[in-house]
Amino acid sequence: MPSAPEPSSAAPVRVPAGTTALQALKDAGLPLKGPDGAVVVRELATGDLKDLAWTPDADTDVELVPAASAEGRAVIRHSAAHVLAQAVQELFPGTRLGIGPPVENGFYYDFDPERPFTPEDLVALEKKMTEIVRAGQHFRRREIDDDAARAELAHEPYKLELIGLKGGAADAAEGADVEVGGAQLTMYDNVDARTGDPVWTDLCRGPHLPRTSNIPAFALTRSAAAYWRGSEKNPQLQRVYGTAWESKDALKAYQEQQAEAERRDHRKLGSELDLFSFPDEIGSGLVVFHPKGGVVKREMEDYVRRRHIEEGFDYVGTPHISKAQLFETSGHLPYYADTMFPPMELENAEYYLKAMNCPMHNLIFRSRGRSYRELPLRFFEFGSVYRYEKSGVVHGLTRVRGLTQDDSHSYVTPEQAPGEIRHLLAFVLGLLRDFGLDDYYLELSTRGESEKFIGSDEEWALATQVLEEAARETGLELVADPGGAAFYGPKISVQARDAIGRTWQMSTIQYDFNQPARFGLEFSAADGTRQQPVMIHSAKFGSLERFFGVLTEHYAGAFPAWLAPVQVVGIPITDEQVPYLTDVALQLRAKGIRVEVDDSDDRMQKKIRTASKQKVPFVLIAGATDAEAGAVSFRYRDGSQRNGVPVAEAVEQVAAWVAARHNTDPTAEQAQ
RNA sequence: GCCGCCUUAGCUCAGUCGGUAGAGCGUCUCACUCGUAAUGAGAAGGUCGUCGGUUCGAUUCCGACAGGCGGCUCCA
Repeated sequence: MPSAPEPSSAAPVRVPAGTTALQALKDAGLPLKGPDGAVVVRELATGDLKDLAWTPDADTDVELVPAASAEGRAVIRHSAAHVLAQAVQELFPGTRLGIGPPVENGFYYDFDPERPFTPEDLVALEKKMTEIVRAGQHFRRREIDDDAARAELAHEPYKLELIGLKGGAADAAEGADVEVGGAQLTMYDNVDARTGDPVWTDLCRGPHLPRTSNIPAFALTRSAAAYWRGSEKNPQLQRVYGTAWESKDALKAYQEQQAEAERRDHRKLGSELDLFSFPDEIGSGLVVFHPKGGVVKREMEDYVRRRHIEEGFDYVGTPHISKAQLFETSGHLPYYADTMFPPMELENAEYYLKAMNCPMHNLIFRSRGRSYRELPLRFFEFGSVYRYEKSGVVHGLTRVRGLTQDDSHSYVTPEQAPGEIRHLLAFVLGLLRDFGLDDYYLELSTRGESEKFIGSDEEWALATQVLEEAARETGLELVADPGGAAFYGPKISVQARDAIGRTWQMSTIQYDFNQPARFGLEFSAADGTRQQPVMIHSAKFGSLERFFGVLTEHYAGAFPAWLAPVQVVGIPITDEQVPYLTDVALQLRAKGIRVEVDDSDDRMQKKIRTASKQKVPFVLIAGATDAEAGAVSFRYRDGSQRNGVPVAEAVEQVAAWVAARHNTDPTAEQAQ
């Protein structure tokens, strides 16, 4: 993420009655250009952002909102969206306007055109936008009453609909409040810099930059369809996405980050590094792991299984399919039947591929009487689940139809629940750290208005409180996610930031008081009564496949040595050293190291290039000099080298580095 | 599921205004035996995603389907 330094917030400025904010800033000697320059001001009394042309009726204190700030960028992007819409209506007359808000890293504008936009159209639009920006049109605010707006916008059906929604705009559509957020409707006219004639107009709440030429840097990125007001029941509009920044440098930094994300794309690296594929013959969203991907997957599984057992989990196993009744009991089927694979009929019963493991774990719990002495009872497995994801959403390893959950369920007394949640949180954070993800925040997903949430208000309140307390104790940032809970209970999720600053939802911990009741789970308490346990779901990586994808992108395919499919490649200077290196390889293999000797008839430089492209952490080179000395020469992934290392020492170093599970790259310096 | 775009050799991509295709990398063979990111030469490899239509003739035009990409919607 390009991070321009946040400018220090300027001291308040008084705008005298009848003076423009711009003039007041000028008089105060504050910057009006560049990343630190004002794009709008904030009225201190109300917190509202105002155009620089704003002229208060009474003396008013404001502060400068610089271009290089979250709000400043939003204003730039919003203004850029207007320029886009103007360009569209110039090049494609008759195109109807939807909404055009700023979003994270950019903006979009929705249109109802005669025909969808092509990539060539985007090029032409960007050119037209550049012309409009160069022309330096003024954004002029104009208040308007509802009837006048309806008359003026008679040819814009979507805008008319927004006027009708005014006030309730928060529910209208995400982004709609930028058009009709306030009680007073306003129009923004773009007026010609020389003649003062309006050339384009849009219903808009504002605020905007003073002039189109104040947009420092922008680019259009893509076009795609989007449902009007976000509902699939509504017609689809054509959405054009763009990005805009406070400076050309910031735009460039953003574009470079996008390019870096593309280079790290796990789908691309997956085939380049021969890790996995999605054969058409099997079906969309169903992955096969190749031997090299299989190594990474197995290392992940082995480590995660070991850690679970160390943390008091019992490893269990359950089948991939079940009779329908099980998912009716659990309550999943009524909610998720359409995202489960359709049932198979046999022996007068319907069988479903399972989409979740918890019902089966509940049956293990219920397989015999349970005592309070057994609790917390923790079941864990790598459960294969299948979900019929809609065809448009399947995406690499991050959204598949067949996945492996590292799924566990803790059965506890209500009193034990807070302690167990703390235990699980500490465990999952530790696990993520072990894999090199050490920057995260937590999200608390709670019950929403929808009918889907089952259970009493009291139960939800209690469960939410227990989760929230445990989350707060970690000291991590906690973000609220109202309405984001599963139907049966609230959850904490861990959002991890990767090496290039993107966040991924990883682990989830869910407090479930519903399923124990539905399954009639009970245990004998100390006083001899039968009581109902609380069930706590937790997934550490969520899906092994998805975590594989995230790790691939986090490390850009250069996995830490302990996970790397091939940890060492031996490269002989000439064929003469092949037997010598083969012997070194045997010594490494005896230590459990995955090692290959490149005995192809490529030249040695080519072999180094090949090993580099395969992102092998240790390259061991041996020529006649090394062989005579009983040594090898290291070449590390960063290109650094250590020559003439005695074989025994080299083997020990590699083995120690792998055993330590370092997530950083070995280098000549670190190996000293 | 919806909208748009895409599908040519293992990979990345040219190309054919309708007359059955080409490069680079990779693979294989041969020569070379070389000290830290590409040695040279040669060869093999494609029913141009699948099915149907139009046509004397379809990889090319049209349609359906499958798969992929970008979004939307959804995400236990």
